Amino acid sequence: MARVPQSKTTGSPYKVQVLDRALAALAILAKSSSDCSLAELCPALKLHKSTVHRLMMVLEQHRLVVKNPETGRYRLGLRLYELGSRAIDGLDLRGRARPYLDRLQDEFGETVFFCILDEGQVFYVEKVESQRSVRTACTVGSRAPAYCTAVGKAMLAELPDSEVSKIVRRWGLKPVTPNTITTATALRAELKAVRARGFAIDDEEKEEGLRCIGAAVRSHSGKLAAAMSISGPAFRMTKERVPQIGRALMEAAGKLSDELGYQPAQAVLMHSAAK
Amino acid sequence: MARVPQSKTTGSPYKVQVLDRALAALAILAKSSSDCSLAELCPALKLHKSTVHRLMMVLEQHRLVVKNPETGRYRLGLRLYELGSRAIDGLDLRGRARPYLDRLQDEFGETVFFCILDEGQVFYVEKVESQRSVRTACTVGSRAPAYCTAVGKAMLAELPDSEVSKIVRRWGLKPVTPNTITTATALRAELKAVRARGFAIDDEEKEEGLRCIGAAVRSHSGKLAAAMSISGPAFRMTKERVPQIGRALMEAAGKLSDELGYQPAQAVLMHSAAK
DNA sequence: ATCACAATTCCATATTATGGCACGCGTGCC
DNA sequence: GGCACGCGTGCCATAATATGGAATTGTGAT
Repeated sequence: MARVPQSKTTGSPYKVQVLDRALAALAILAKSSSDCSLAELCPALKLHKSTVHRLMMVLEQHRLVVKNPETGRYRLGLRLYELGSRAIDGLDLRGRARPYLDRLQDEFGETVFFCILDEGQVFYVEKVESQRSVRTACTVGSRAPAYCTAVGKAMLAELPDSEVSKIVRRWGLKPVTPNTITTATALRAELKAVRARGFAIDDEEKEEGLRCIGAAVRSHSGKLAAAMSISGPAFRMTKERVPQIGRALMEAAGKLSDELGYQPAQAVLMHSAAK
Repeated sequence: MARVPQSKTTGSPYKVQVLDRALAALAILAKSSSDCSLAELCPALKLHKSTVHRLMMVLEQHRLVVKNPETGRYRLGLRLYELGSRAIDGLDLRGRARPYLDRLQDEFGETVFFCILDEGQVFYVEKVESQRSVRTACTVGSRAPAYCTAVGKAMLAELPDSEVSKIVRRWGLKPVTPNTITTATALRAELKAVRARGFAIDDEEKEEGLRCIGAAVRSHSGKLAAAMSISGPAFRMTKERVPQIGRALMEAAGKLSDELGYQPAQAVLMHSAAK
């Protein structure tokens, strides 16, 4: 009977209760590692059984979630993958990048990543794994901070300073290893070095023992499109190998940029002539 | 003012109008190849501007859609990819399959697919593309019928006859090339041959000039888990090569099945002893 | 067999989503 | 230059819709 009124969190002007609640349910299913029962979902959503039940029934009809008929537990459905695939198909990046990534993996035998910058974070779009035993934890579809990854720094280096500051303010610069860059000035200097060098290096800044090299990909508009990286244990990714790998990476990133319609010379001219 | 009452389509007992509408909007964005403007969305959803606008604002807040700030047009957002990735991570299949797929691609130089059976259809989970020029159109996250694909037939062959009949009744057997199997009896015979052979062959049954070989992957419970295939133009995938490729495919599928905990001997025993 | 707990169904109620209307902006046509 | 059209945006009274309490059914353990 008593219907709890919509809590006026007022964070954003637009709210549609059911949608918010349904999507919160999806988020919970995404976070939880295994399936969730109705009883588990309720406290997490702070909603009553029947409400959650109804939501799940509808989500199930749309196949955004599937219910295990044996256990009655809920899990994210394949429809989400279907929609998600369409989302990046639209970006048209992954398919084109794949051959370059494969070739890099082949050449160096280390794990290759392909990412974009989304909401100021690194978003892993594709991964071509090393066959060797030491593997990195990052999975496709997951996120990482920009300031302590090679891909992240490669992409930040393509942005105007004001953008970089905004991202730093939003996400901070938390140290995660002894090598992590933790001040805005140090990051600015690092990005300058990246621009001069043409590629970025993550020297155990995100994970001890892990060294990565990253290069940015530009699109036809000349804007940052994505970045690719090669990651491996520091003992294999020795400092001597860095320039060689960096060169190969820049070449691959450059070729992909070309394929996406990037025209470096013209872009530079336009830049200096603009306004 | 006049609020159109919820049309009693009564297809399914559970309906939540807003959710249905919002998810319909996502489906439309997924179908349309490019971005959609608000004005395009309204007729497709048969809803009024303000309603659609509100829906899109909420979906945008949740990052299921993104609005191009320049054009004001909407497109599916990366959050969907994030959620979708989690959906198959849960299945835990893709990651484990990848090395086998890569190896097959390497060995034969043709495109390798990895699929599951979902709702009686082939659902493409992963693809390792041939470097060669001739490429197949199937994209990850898309669907195909089961009866005219190698992966599909490989998976159908693992199902009890009653299940196969149900799927055939649901989706039909439409001819798409001269070679397509179009009768239930022919399909039953074909599946028997597949079981005897250990792998399935799609001999230009879905696309003229395209020949595929597929093998099923079983999971720890002994049940069908997925299938993998090698696809290529008929002139390269000659009938002479079929046995050799089939053997390699079966070996890969078998190893992956092992990794997933499948125990063939025991399964056979259990099967003959069951009930 | 009995209990406890979870999932499911039903229903009156008032909260919430609705769409009509109006505003502002950019674009192209007269 | 002015005018009109199309599109996105915002507000608001209204009633249709989602809500959660209560009751029922299902399931598994003691």
